[in-house]
Parts: sequence; C-alpha cells; structure tokens
Amino acid sequence: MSLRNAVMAALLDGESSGYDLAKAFDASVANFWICTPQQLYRELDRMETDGLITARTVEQERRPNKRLFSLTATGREELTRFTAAQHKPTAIRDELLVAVLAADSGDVEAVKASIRERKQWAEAKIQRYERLRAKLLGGLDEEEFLATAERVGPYLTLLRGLSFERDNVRWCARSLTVLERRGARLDTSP
Amino acid sequence: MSLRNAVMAALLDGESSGYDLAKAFDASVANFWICTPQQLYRELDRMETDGLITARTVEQERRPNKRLFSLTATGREELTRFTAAQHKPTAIRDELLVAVLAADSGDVEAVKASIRERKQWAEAKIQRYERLRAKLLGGLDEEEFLATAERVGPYLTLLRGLSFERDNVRWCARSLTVLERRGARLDTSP
DNA sequence: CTCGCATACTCAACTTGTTGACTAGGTCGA
DNA sequence: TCGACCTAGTCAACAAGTTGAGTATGCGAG
Repeated sequence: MSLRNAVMAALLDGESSGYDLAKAFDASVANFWICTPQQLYRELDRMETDGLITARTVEQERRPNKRLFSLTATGREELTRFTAAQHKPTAIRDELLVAVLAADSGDVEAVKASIRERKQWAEAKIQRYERLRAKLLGGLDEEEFLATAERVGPYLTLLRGLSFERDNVRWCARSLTVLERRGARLDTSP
Repeated sequence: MSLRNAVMAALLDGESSGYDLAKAFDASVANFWICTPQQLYRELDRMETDGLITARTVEQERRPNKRLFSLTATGREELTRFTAAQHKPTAIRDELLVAVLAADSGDVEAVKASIRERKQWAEAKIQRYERLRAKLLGGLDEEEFLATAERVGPYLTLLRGLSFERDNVRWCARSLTVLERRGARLDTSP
C-alpha cells in the first residue's frame, strides 16, 4: 500500500505519465523509494479503478500516445489520511551487508571489491543528489528556501537520501580499512 | 534469495533453532535485515530440502521439541559463492519518508508526531546496538578487537546499523525543526 | 543504413514479504 | 489460580516486488 502513497505524493507536483514516474522512481523519488516500471504501471491501473487518480490520454505525433495521470480529490484525501497514519520503522536490507556479515568465511577479496564498487556508486549518487538539491534551492540559500518554498517535503526527503549515501560512503571506507588491515595481519601471522 | 544467505550467515555462529533465528532477525541481525518468523520457517524448510542446512531434533522436557539447524558443506559453499557475487544497491523505502514528502499537503501535525515517535524509536535502538557492541567487544577496545577477533563481519554490520539509526535521529531532529519553524511562519503570516 | 538508445508502454510468471489465526505446554506475578 | 507472556512452532491467503520478454516508432552516431 505504500507504493500507492509514494505515487500520490509524486503526483502532488502535477500530472505525469507512467513513464515519467518510472524515471522519477529511478532517480529523484529514489532518495527513499524505488520500484520497477512494471510495478508502477500495475499500480497506476489499480489506482485508477480505485478512483485515486484519473488519466487523460495525450495523442502525440512521432511518439507513442501517453496517459497523463493526476490526483483526484479522493486521492488527495487518501494521501492526507496516510500522512496521519502510523508508520512502521524499516531496516536497511542490503545484500552487501549480508555479504560482509559472511565475509570472514567467504571470499574476502570479492567482498572488498564489492564494497569498493558500492562506494563509487554511492559517491555518484551523492553527486546526482547535490545537483538535484541545487535545482530545488533555485539559487536561494537553505534558510531562505525553507522559509519561502511552497513545499519542503521533497527537500527534506532529499536530505535523507543524501545523508544515507554519505553514511554508506563512510561505512564502506571504514570497512575496507578494517578488512585490509586484517588481511595484512592474516598474511603475515601464520 | 537474500534471506537464504542472511540465514546462512547467521548460522556461521553455530547451530540454532528457527525460533532463535526469528529472535535474532528481530534483534541483532536486524541491524540490516528483518523478516517475520513465518518467512523464516518457510525458508528453513526450503533450505533443508535444498541441502543447504541440516536439522537435528532436540527433545526437550517441559518445552516443545525444537529443531536445531546447522550449515552443511553445500551451504557453506553456497554462502561463499554469494559473497563473491555482485550486490545491487538498495534504497531506504521508508513509509515515514513518503509521509514527509506529502506532509505539505497533508496532516502536518500528525507527521510531526510520527517523526517524534520515530526519533524515540531510533534512540532506543541505538541503546540496544550499543549494548550489543559492548558485548561483542568483550571488554577490548575496538582496535584490539578488530585485530584479534575471529570474525569482524558481525561487528562491521552492527556499525552500519548503528550509524543508520544515528542518521535517522539527526534527520528527525532537523525535519522537526524545519516543520515547526514553518508552522510558526504559516500561523502568523496570513 | 544499421545499431542502439529514448519514448511509452503491456503481459505473464515468479519470488518475497506480510498478516492473522491456531496449537500446546510452562512459568511467573498479582 | 487467573491471565499474561515465553517457547516453538504450523497453516493459509494475500500483497508487494522482481524478472524477462514483447510491441512500436523516432532519432542520432558511426
């Protein structure tokens, strides 16, 4: 039920096609939620039959037609109800952490390589987030922006995504150091 | 397929019952993975038929019998293969973030209450993690521990869970400040 | 002039994760 | 001695998320 609400929150910015939403859920909304296009299209259909969104087909020349979705009054109410509900805490659920947990009796070199790769990925993501942030701020400094913007939600969630990735980078660096030092010790001690 | 590997990683510490694993996945392994007992029992059955683990039934007086699971050689190989594989990055996927994204047009007071609640929850979790950490270190300081411990995986993943929750606390505090300042402004400006 | 990528989707099958209820004895505090 | 909680699970049904393939057109680079 949460993807539904994430989609509705995304539609607060105005109408959007499934395709655009898919891109958003792979880029900007992705600071805290991700999903595949398939999941989106399926959910959009359901939401339409449930009356939470309406679609308007736009005929395009030289491009496939697209359906632009927007929130209905019912959808808006639903979303408000959701904001008022309780929200369960989440865990990280990261495969890389499972690999690190098992690294001592697994392929340590491969795990180190995975950590390095992840670190780079996270650094790239931070770059993207920073660009997005600059765009959101639109030249204002943070205080000004927060005081005058119509919506602060997107900015706050972006901050969360940003700090998550920064944290990832720090943890990757720390873990690499530990595993490398350990490798050196194990190589020389026996 | 990742729960499988998480379970195998948990069994590296020695044999364990489904029930104990369930508690672990709600407490210690929970620094980065969670699951319900039902999911575990189902997965344990499958893993047994796949030959990754073996069960040994222990008859108990005054208690229901239990089945203690341990890794087989095949399971160990599988796990090593997993550590050598590539791991997809994850996103946070937190309902609270969806609520914050939509807060501007939803029930701001309720969202603030949710953030406060989450902050407390995260602080409590940090306490638990710190106790676990002290237990893992067993009186040694971090450097000593990392140099001498048989396994560092559990410690590294614990660190990740810890920093995730610390980050949550910081973000909650920041978001509350922003939303409160904004509430004050909106109350007085119109 | 072909290859690959971008737009804009659809369909089917599968795996994971969630929810709620049920069994059944033991222990512990009020 | 009653009710609540702990141990140690099982079963069923459903919701959510993943994977892979297919359709059709347009555009630009090599």
